[in-house]
Amino acid sequence: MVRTRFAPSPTGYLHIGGVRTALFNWLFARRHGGQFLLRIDDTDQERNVEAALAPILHGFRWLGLDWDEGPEVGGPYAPYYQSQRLPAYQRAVDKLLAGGFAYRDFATPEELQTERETAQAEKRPFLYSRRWMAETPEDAQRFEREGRSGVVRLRMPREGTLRLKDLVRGEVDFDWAREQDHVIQRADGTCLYHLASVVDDFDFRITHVIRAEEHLSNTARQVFIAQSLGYALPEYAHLPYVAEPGSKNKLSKRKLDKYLKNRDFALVNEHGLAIAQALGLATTADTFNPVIVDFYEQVGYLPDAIINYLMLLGWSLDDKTEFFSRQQMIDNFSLERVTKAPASFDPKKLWSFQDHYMQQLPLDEKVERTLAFLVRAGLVAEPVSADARQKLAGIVQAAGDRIKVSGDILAYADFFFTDNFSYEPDALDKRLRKPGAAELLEKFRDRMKTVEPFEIGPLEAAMHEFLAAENIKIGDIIHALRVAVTGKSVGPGIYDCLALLGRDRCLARIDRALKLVRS
RNA sequence: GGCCCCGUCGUCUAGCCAGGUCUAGGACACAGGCCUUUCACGCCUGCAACACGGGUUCGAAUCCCGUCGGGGUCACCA
Repeated sequence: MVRTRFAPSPTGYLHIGGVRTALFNWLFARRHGGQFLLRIDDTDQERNVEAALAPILHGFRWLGLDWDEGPEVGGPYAPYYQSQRLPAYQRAVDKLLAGGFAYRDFATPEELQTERETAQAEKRPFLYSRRWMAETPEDAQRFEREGRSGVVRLRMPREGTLRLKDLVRGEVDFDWAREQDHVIQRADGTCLYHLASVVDDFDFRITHVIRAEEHLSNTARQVFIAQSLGYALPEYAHLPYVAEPGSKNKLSKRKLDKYLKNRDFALVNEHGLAIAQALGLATTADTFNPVIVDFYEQVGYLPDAIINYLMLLGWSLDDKTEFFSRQQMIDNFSLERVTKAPASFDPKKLWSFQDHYMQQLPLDEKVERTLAFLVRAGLVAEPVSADARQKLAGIVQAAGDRIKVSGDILAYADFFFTDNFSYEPDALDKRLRKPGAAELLEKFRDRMKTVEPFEIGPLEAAMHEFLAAENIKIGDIIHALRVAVTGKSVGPGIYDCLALLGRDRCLARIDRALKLVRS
């Protein structure tokens, strides 16, 4: 039985790199008919774990990465919060102490620092001297009388090597003498990550530890803990980390400023920001940017697009398959085909997956998704009538592939929902204040009065008649017409716009524009 | 700096383990064109990589050695 886990710390947001790691865990578990669980690494957190966790769980749900055990769903080994498992850790610490695999240590941070600096000055690797190690309870009491407080350290082997099989990297060797006597329990009794993680993985029956490469160098000490406790070792697989756009550095949300200098990243960011603004969302660069999953949900990306893109960051099936349904992902995933080199996050490529999935989306679903954005933006009031839905379907269809994310409806179709739209900067000058443009537009306005029915075909026919009669080319009028009616220089086909708007609104809008340029 | 990992187009990658079919394939991006006098889609074309140097071999992107480069990690963080 395969059991994998992802262990987020409650930080308040879901990082795109973390999702990639979680996805591989999820895929591996599903591929082998096993379980995927979520464990909360909150040994370090003080309060508000629930609040900081909510967005993360929400993100997983949104992406369709369901967990079999963990917060909110429980499970046979609950609780899955490290902060609630202290007794288990304490038992492990006691056992380690009793077995001589750990010791109580009373060095002060200053003393440790001095040793460290000395080692550095002598250009030799630092290894704690164990000078303040308490070998007996009497030692401990003596140290305590001196006013020292004790922590528990691992008593690491100081010779030999550990050879480990990593499912992604093959055989990896660790030199025991390079390993520090890591602290596993603080003076206040709280335990540290490595201890907690190993105990949890064992207690939760984790069979495969699939995590990012930065944990590779942690593995030896974790193996030491596990073996000292008599645990059978899980399989390990260390994934290459997700790197910054256009670089090999690890992606981090702290370096947003830098990423914004990347053209593609900036483009995707600005596009999302514009939608957020149209929605009246209060955003800060810290919580709303393309490194964070919530960004994509707010803007109206499709979970399938994100998942598909992420799966291909460091994994491939062959030299051509790009698109995978969830089932195909599950059927084909394997750790053997994970790449060893880091893969940089390319927002434009994600965008292209989004484009693809959006095009595949059935019309009615597209309508539902865009409708939600129109409601949020206050352009459509709830409840939404069947009639309004019908109309929106026409608009969505006319907008077609221009709608890349659901939020794009606000950019391409706001003028359908309000007559009081504003004109794109310079558009009036460029298209309507041109010599003769207003006159031609007015003439066509008159012609529009008699188009019957007021639909795409007849409108187009009327236009062509008009062009012939006036002896002009379509470019001489169409731009002015578009700007007058929609306020924009780009958008759906002009006849679609006219027909969808209806005769009265078109005539009124042309009047409004004409009045503006003539005043 | 020590230790470890990695190195194919700008980016994601196929090929490497089992050397020849690789004048290195696909995708994204980019450039040009067609379509459409908008934008988008679509279609066509183009640009573009085996980090370098030695070996082994009839033959190396593929095997070996070295160099260089990039990154990760060295906590009483997770």
